Amino acid sequence: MPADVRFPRLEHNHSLCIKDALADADKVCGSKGVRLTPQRRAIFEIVWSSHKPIGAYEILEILAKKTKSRPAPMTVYRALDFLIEQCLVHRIASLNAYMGCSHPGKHHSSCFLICDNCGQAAQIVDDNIANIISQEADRVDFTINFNLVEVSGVCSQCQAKT
Amino acid sequence: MPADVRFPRLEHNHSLCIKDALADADKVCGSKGVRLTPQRRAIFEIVWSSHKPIGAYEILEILAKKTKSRPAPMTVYRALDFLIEQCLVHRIASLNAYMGCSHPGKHHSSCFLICDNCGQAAQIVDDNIANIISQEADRVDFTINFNLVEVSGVCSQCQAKT
DNA sequence: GCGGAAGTGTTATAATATAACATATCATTG
DNA sequence: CAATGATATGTTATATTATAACACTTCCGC
Repeated sequence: MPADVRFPRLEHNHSLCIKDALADADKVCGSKGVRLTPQRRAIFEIVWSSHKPIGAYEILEILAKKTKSRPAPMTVYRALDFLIEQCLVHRIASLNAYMGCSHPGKHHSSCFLICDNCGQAAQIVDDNIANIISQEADRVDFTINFNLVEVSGVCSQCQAKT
Repeated sequence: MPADVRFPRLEHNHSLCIKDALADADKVCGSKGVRLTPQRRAIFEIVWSSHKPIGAYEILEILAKKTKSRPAPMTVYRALDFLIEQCLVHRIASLNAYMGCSHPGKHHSSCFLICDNCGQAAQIVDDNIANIISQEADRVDFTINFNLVEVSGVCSQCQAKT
């Protein structure tokens, strides 16, 4: 299986990404029988406003500007918890930030490539990494619950610029 | 190369771990010409007081008890920064915590197995994982700076207990 | 001993995240 | 359709983790 990697070009038509993500989210939530409320949807859309992981308080700021009201941080964290639960959003632990999932709705072990230069991140969904980790864990009889793989570096576009 | 994994038995003689770690740290700092000051040494020793990743403010509490004075958080973070710089300590991003490095002084790409039950963590130093990640990154022409691999699950000892 | 670098002390504050409890809305069933 | 329990949201307060900025001290080579 070839790795499925999506590192967006800087100049791509991002409105399509947002549109697709929203459509996917509606579908996933519909099929799971959970509610993508307007608030959750709004926060999901903000997370998808770029391919850069975004902090909870940044989301809050954007929300405040859009709605002329300032929800409490809890509001954002609750929505994020929901979205993560539904595998629509991932938390990037090394940045304390959140980004949309490129393969929504499926629990998967994934790996993130995070560009130190442009801030964009790409999700790799590929079993190879998980398989190797699984092998290593087997050697010490460790039962895996969850893999976190985050790689920082420089993406090809940013390399080309130097 | 076989993976070098160290998952400590709960009942092992931990004073030896501490002793070895301190000896290693002295050696590493000596050879690098950097100073393992008493304060840094004390904090390093606290980090090594168990095989569980420990938070900065937990370190601070222990330090306060030991020394009858209460240093500012900065003190702890500065020592940790130094120790991480020298590869004597690792930061576990998924826990916002710190643990001693089992292969001190060498920059290496490593993987941590973190037991959700007992809280202990083990460091795997093996090139296989790094190699696979490197391959995946190559496919999208991504230049790796640093790999973060943290795996949560249940260690063999804790499984045996259920 | 002098001077610069490295280390430490101190105060304040930033940034991230959760607890606890009240209120509102929804969805089902009696 | 109203009662009811579950889900979602609002609100206030606070916990937890981490850094900024500046003063002072100690170390070490010259």
